[in-house]
Amino acid sequence: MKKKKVSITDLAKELNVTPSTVSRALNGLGNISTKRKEQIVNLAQKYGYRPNHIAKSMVSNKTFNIGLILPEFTHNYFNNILAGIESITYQKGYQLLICTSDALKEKEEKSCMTLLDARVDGILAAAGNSSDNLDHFSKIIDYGTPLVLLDRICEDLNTSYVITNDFDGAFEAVQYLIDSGCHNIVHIKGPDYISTSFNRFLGYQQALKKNSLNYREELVIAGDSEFFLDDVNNILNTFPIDGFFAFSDYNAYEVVKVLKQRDCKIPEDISVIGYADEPLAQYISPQLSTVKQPAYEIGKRAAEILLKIIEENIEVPMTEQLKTSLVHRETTKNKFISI
Amino acid sequence: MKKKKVSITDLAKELNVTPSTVSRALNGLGNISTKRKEQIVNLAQKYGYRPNHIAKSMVSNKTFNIGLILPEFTHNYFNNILAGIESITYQKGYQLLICTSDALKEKEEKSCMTLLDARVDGILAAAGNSSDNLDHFSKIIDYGTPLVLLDRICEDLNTSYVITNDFDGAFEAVQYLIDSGCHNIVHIKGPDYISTSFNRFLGYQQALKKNSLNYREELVIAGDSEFFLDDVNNILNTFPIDGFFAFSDYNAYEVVKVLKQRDCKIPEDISVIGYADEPLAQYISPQLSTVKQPAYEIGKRAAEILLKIIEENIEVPMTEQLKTSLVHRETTKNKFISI
DNA sequence: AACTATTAGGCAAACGTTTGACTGGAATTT
DNA sequence: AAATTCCAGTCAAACGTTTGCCTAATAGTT
Repeated sequence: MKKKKVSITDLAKELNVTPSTVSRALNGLGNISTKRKEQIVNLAQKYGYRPNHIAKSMVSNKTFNIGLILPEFTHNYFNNILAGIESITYQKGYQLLICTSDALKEKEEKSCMTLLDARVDGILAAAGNSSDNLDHFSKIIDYGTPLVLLDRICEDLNTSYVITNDFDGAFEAVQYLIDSGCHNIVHIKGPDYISTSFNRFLGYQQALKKNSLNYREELVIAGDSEFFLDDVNNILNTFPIDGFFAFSDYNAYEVVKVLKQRDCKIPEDISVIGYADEPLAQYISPQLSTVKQPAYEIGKRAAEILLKIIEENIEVPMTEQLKTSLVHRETTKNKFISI
Repeated sequence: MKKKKVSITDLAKELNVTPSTVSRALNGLGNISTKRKEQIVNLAQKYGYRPNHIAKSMVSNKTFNIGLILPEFTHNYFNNILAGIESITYQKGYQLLICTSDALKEKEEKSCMTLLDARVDGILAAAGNSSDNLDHFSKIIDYGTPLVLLDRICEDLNTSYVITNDFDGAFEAVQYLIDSGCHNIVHIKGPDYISTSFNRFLGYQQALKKNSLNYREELVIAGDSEFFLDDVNNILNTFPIDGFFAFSDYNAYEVVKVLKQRDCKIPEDISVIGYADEPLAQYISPQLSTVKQPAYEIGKRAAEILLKIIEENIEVPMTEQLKTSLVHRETTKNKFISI
């Protein structure tokens, strides 16, 4: 049975003073004689008094809670983001209220309302893949609750963002493939309506163009297709492929498996680059070259920005772009040797 | 700037009724004429009225928040636990307040107080590795806040638990090694003061005993030793080792790497079994045989039990033990063929 | 028409805290 | 001695809800 905890009023009664006096004594504000203060503090200590945050929130209109909406927690990327966020919120004395959206718009909407109803001081969210309607996020903005969006830009939403430069990350990866001698590079792409995957796709195209290679639609495969493995095999049967740039490490891993089955030499015959630097990249063999996203940093910066907005009452949205970096492992050739 | 949201009192004023009437109308309780009710509901809708959970909590002494304390969120095991918990709390309308302890007693203690101060309805916690003092958890119990502990049993703490049978899991793994022809089995063990790793150690010993094999202290290596790799090599140089049973998949992975370096045939010469079924087990090559812990289930059951305690006001602690299962992959021989 | 029963809604306290305005008395100044 | 300043602490409202108790008015019964 939940016990009733001792309140300021209880302490006040016992000492025949008013709650306001106790409050002032405990908070070190207002005019209070030293002995009275001591007396109150001692009694509070004796009873193990703990201020009721709920009541505090009522009057201050501040909860010290931050809402967090992420698609899921089973992939490493989001966990590192979470860890990064937590590192900041913990230090600043905020608690995290978390919601998973499963990338479903419906759950995402519900989560927004829940967090708003909980009167969180701010919200951090990574939008799922539901393309169009972002009314629920506008609602947060309308309510005046600070909002920082992670990872994906949503054009219509005038709020703060922390993103990575997907275009550059992809460009760099493809440039690397080209520099190491690849000319027929397949792109495994993600859904177009997600800004991240679309930008990686653009980066791929731009890198080809910059190096006077033709962009060929036939060399692009959808990573979420149910015929993905067939598509990969078909393309290998049809074209003299020498490189893969995949939108995700998971897709890249699938490709590596197919290549191993076909007894291709990696990276001598065919190079592969993934995206995200999920842990599996280090565990598979050959170890996967990939574009590392600074997930922990993303979370950290997003939390920093959100708290800045909250605490300094900043109205103008800020966007911060963090840099990706290419991690060269065993599925790419050393470009300086093989040019 | 955070906007003031419309309150029940605002609605009441506009309609010249009292807040109580509005409250009753909105909650469907009490005596209210249909037209008045309609009128109030419509106005609430018009203004997008949303009840203030904080205020509700004040009067009901219930927050619909559950506190969660986990050591960290960068390992898969805890994320699956989190996902399992979330699946239940979401469905039942509770929010999760999360704290990481980094397995540090100090942070763990602070988290307990924070959650208690936040007046959560219950707490789920996986104790870190700080052996001794568990006063902070007793404090939760003393305050009468329902507590379910995950993963590790803490003898002195009379509360509810959801655990897995580490002893049996280890026993089964070692029995499997023996059945598939191993006689000189090394155990990579975890810290003694954690019940889970100690029980796995006991399971290892017991399995040897049951099969009339001598337990030899020389065949036990501490997985967290800084000389771990040296220890593995030494033991391989000194004894005719044919099997490894590791306290964790990470240690098992290290062992596999050493064995590959030494050109041992896995599993023909030496078998390896890990623990936990982390994703890496499937990604490394050869794929790692391991003892699978039902992390998602653990979280799910723990949340179910906690909510049951909260909602039905149950006083007597319950302990639930979930079953592990041996996953036979490529680092173990098929025992039926090789006996 | 007189009485009872029912209904719609108001009143006020409560949850625990903070905070601006106020007051009685002591201490200080003139 | 009178006037002023200061101090320690009280008062009461406020935050947004809920809820037991009460009352006025209406409806229903003889």
